[in-house]
Amino acid sequence: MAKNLLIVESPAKAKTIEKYLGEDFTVKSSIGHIRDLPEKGIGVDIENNFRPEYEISADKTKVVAELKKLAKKAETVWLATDEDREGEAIAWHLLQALEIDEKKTRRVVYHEITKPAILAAIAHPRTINKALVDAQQARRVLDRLVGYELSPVLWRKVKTGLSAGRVQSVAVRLIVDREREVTAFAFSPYFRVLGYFSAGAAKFRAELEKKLADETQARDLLNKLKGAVYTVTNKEKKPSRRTPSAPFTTSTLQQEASRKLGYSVSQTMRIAQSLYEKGYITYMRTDSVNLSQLALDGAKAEVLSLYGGKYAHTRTYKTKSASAQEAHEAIRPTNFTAKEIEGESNEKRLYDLIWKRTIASQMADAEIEKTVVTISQSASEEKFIATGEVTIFDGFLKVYTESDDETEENETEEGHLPAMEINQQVEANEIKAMQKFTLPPPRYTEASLVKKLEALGIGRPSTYAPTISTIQKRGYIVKESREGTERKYTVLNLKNNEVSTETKTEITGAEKSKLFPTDTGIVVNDFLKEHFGEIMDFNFTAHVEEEFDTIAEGKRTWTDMIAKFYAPFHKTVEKTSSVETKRASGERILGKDANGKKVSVRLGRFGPMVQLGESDAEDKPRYAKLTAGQHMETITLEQALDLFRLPRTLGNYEDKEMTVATGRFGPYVKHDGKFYSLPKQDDPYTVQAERAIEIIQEKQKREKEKVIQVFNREPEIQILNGRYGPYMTMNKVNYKVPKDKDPAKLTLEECLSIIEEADKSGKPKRKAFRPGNKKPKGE
DNA sequence: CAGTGAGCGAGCTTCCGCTTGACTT
Repeated sequence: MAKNLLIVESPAKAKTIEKYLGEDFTVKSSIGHIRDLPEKGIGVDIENNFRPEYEISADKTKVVAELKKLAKKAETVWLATDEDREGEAIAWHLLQALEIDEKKTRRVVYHEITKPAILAAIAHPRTINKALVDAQQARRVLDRLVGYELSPVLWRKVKTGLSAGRVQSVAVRLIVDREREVTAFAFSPYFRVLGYFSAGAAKFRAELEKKLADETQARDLLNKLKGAVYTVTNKEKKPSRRTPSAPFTTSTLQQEASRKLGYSVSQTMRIAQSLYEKGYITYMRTDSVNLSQLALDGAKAEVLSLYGGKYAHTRTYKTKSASAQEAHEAIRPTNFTAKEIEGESNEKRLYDLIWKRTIASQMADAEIEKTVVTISQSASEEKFIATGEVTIFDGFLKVYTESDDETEENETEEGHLPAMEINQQVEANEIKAMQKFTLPPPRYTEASLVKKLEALGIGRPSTYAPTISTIQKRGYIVKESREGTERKYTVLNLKNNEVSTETKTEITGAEKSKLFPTDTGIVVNDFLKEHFGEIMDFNFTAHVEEEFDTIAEGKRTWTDMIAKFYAPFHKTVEKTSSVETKRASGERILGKDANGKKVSVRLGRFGPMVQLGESDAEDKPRYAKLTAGQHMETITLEQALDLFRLPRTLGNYEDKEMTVATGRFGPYVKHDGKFYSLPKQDDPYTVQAERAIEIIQEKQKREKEKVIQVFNREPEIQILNGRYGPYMTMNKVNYKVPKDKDPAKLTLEECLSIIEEADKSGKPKRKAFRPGNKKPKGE
């Protein structure tokens, strides 16, 4: 039995550290927090100075029991959790939950998992920093009070099951605000003028310095330029440098993996977790850009051996984020000589990105020479500018270029310019004036939302991905692609002394995998903003973080801070949930129908709906759901009235009535209690009985082909043809048909024994396949 | 999975941050 027990947070970390320490050490992990407030109830004794009612988390009872046993036997227990607010709290909870004598515990900290760092930590133990723990308790209790008092207000005043919190509600607000900016955006047109020139045999492009306001101005200029003479009047060479980006943090890794590899935030984290567990990279949840000395040396050696001394440049980076707690290193390869790794292609690609980014961060600047040539013309004062860029020394660009969120409108590709001298005349082959439109701010992607949250100091590396999935699960936002609309634009062209006009069309407003608010998200956001402005303020987290810091410095008692926050907050909660506050439904009156009945749209118990007529009127109002693609803020009176044209009755088929309507999954025909989706080309408002019968018959034919075998004696069991081949189903649970059996010839007895075997194996059954849970193959 | 939109009024829902686990006809 080892004399020493050292406890860290992550099992993978425990394995690594165990190798660094000798036989005298057993290294175990707590697997994160072990105690927390209870899930049910507020869990804070408000009357009793906000005393938290901690309990061992349900999924940690086993770990705690094991650690307790080991701690009892050990001579010394080393609490080696992270050196940040949460890590300090975990150490403190361990001390209490394991019931160890404080005298035989030591608190140790390190910022990197390297042998020298671990040994140095062991050599310099300290005690638990209670002030830091208190700052964590303040954070925890504040989040609980806000989340668990605000959410019930939403259940009463908006819709049951909703949630609100310090982080998620602001994340939703960002998306709602942005959506409104985009929809309110007024596109203003302007003209951009491009000249296509020749200098001797070489061709190049230059742009008019000034943008023109309208078509008249553009036409005037082009007419004036007929027969103009173009002369080079200035030429400047500007040397410039480019510096590599810092190594990855969680947030920057998520952004780059999204831009370069198209991964979602959670996908990136899943892959990174796997790379970390296999020992290929350092810890993936970090806000630090710091590299250990070991890493700096390793990267340098690799740059030297691959590219030579000219390319090596050791750099250290400082974090820009004020909220950073820097308990870990940046995300980097553990071994720089491994340029490639074994694994799935996703893993290889993400590793490659991490390797390149880290190596590039330790390489020389790129040296670039920019050339700017000014071309004047004889017809007016307006000048054309041509820019060229030549790389003198590629430096880190040999390995890595960071990509950019704003990739659109980068039409001025900068390249090599031909050699030109001042006073040289150049020839214009063509001058084009193209109509352009100003752009609204871009909608958020998952990754750009993370970037924004980090900049505001909201959320932590471990919560970015879960936060995004929470606000999706609550139905506040959706990630989707939307088709754009066509827009006409004008191009004027001056060629061979003639100006021609052309009208072209382009697609505008198309979005791919962007975040949009739902109607629920908008109503909840507006409600919270109206009543809880303080919490919805983008600076709320920053303010409370400042207070947590003063608690951590020992200058303030955590319960005082909470008390001061809670009193007015709770008062607002009471007032807002009382009967005096009206339910929030986001109701809009759209107008009146032909009979003068009121038409309105609002958020009902089951989602967005339109209402025709009033509830206190003689005849009851009619209701209809909004269909996919319709939104409460943008639906028109005409669109709303259209919704009441459904359901339509189409007549009978086999003595049963057919009706057509639109549901959650689009238009459908209903017949004899069954639903038949309308194909895209059919319009629910005009489709006729004949066509509906066709649709019903087609589906019935497909259903028939799906069935391989049924048994008269046991109608619950069916052998069916599915997406993944033949399978068996009983009482909505599915079973595999053994590969060596012919599904068409299985007997009922064989089926029953297969089902019995499968049930005995004890694996939990799923009623349906859940996508997104696929286990990576190859293991 | 394609209804419902209010009164009956049980019992439920919810936060953020630390960590990994699971398992598919």
